Amino acid sequence: MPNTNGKSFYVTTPIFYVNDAPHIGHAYTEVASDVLARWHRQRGEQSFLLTGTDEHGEKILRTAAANKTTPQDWADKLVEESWLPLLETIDIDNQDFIRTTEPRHEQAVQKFLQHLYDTGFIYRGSYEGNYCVGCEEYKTEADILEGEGAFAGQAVCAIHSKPVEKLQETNYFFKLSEFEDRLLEHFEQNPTFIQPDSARNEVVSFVRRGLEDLSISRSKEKFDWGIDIPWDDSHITYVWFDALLNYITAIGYGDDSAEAQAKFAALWPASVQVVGKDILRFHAVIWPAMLMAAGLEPAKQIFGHGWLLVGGEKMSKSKLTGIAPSQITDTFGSDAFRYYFMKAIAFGQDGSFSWEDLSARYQAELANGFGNLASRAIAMIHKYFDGVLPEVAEFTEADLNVQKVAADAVDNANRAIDGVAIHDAIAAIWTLVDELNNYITVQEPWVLAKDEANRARLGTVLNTTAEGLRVLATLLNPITPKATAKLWSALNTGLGELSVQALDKAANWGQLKPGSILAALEPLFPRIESDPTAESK
RNA sequence: CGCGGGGUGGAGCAGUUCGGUAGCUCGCCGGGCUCAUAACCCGGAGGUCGUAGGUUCAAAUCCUGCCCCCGCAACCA
Repeated sequence: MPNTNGKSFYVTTPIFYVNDAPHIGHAYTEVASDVLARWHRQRGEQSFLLTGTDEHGEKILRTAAANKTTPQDWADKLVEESWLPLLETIDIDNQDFIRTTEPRHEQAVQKFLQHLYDTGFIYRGSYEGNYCVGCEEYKTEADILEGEGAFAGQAVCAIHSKPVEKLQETNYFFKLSEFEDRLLEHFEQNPTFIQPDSARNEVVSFVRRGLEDLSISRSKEKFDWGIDIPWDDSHITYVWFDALLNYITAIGYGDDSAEAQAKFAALWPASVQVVGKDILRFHAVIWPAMLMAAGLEPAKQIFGHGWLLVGGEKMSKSKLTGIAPSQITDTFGSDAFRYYFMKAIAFGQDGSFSWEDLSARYQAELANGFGNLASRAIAMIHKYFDGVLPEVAEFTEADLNVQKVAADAVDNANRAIDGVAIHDAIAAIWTLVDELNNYITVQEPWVLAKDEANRARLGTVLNTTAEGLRVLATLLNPITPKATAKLWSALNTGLGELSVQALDKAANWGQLKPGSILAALEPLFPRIESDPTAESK
């Protein structure tokens, strides 16, 4: 592992429910996590991105049966045909991919369960509760209202306004209720544990309303596609309990080997766990409580991002607004996909997707802004210096300003990433794109080229521009890795792999060697002639 | 009174924590330039910041009422 500074950065995505059809929402979460992981890695940290699939549960058992196969074969097929290809489509550089049906996971989950059972955090209980059929879950008192009209006098679900049923189950329970105070204290002492603030507020008020113990097992009489409860083979684990544990089973929890122990010690607690806001409660309440019960630290941060809206509404299959990532990447490429969703949407907030906006930003920002900048700059070095990087004669104020803009861009982008504000990081980087375009226009190298007396000045201008491109390639590598690879290759820096160019030192000027020969640059973001907007409708 | 998010120039969004010139991208209009992917640069038009009140020397920003949109209940990051 080259160029590490000893720090570690562990980021997780939610694991995909294997039965789902991949859409841009899944891809959005993945890209955001991947950008964070790549960024930290390029800053010299031991950066680890985990993703994977959640493969247990009744629904999967049923779909497998409907497809006349076993749940394991069904899951295998979906992982091969849907989920691994998704990661390819959007260029995810994950360090591991965990499946909840893998032995390493199942064994560790059983260890975890046994540990909590032995320490008294899991008990066998008979639970009688108010079950709402619509919600498919038990409701707390706070979620129940007195019925009106036809249901007057009965307890009804606050969401469905229909009567809840008194149901009784004999199951194993996790003592979630014991963690109410500890969780609130944890939220209090770690103000950025749940981000953004809107997500944090929601969770805090939820916990304040009171927590009840969580049923974590299901009788095998109902279905058996899950992990066996180690001390009672008539029950399997509740899917969520099983699924949440992937974040630690993947990095060595439950494995006694020295290697696994070291890995776990290095990576846990996770730096940030990125989740969609629908599953925030599981990650910000149940999950930390589970870890506390086991004597482990919660992750440093749970980040709940917003929804992608299509036509002003949350996209959905039923409204036919679900979009497959490949629909976008087939036309625009994976870099554009990554750039667009990271730049156009404030990370943490809901954001609108439209083909018009995607197309406009691709053209204006990627093709005309960045792509064309690289193209015009490198073309001039070829045209006026036969591709040989010229020397710097003397810096003028304008040249120094470019350096300052670059330095500020590096600082601001790094700060933004530390705050998980990916959109701000890109905006900071883009100030350099704009500055370089402006610089070229003002310096008019094509005018300088007409007079041999200006040869030295021309060289300085083009050298400065090339250095600017070098900084851009470095900064944008975590976001648009394919385009930056092309640019890096054209710059022919002799500085080694782009991925090991230190992000925090990117603005150190003069890293390119005058006299080196630049290669031709293929268009980074070619203009798109066909109109995908029309086809998609 | 179920919970939560939101209403800012034509479109999409920032800004609201810590009141004090309303900012960004696209689009539109005019000008400049020609190195470049018909790209680049400069200037301009366009907003009573949902609404009605309140606090204040001063409110998009704080307080209160109201209206509207969206999500959580069926796939679903």
